[in-house]
Amino acid sequence: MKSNPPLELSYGLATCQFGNVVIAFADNCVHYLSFCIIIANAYDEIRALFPSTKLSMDETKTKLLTDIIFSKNEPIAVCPHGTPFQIAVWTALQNIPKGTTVSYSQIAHEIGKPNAVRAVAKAIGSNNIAFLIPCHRVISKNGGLAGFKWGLELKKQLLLWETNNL
DNA sequence: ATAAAGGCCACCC
DNA sequence: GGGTGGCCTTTAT
Repeated sequence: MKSNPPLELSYGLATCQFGNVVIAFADNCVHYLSFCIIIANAYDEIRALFPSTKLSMDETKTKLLTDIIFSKNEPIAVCPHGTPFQIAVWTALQNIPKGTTVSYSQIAHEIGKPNAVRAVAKAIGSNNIAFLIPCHRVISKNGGLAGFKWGLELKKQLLLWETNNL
């Protein structure tokens, strides 16, 4: 991570229809969102990602945000942290309309680096704001789902849910 | 500094 | 179908 880390963040664990989610946020802006398989490790990644940030737990606000994101399905601001290249890729992802998918090479074109396909894939895989930065909408050009940090089954479910909740 | 590894894709059998 | 090589960035040595 190269951009300036936040001085302090609130964070918490909540449940949604896709399982447990961990969120770190400040001022209604989400800095981190992850699906959580092992509760015991829920906060390890946040700590690793923001080693010098003051973290304070706020389960109430976390539940509120989870509700906004996964139940009300309303837009919410994100503050991604990454290298300029990663930010460019993640920004491009946010322009993918809900309920549609694109290929990795389309994103590469979008950011003006048509040959950086593999680099794009890597940047997408290292996205720290799951769902809000819709890395699940990027699939393989041959029609396959390609990969997903939490398994292809969840990727499929997210896409399905989106097409049914436009 | 250098090497190796990617959530890929186009191209060849 | 399956292998292979190359694109560019990040991460590990």
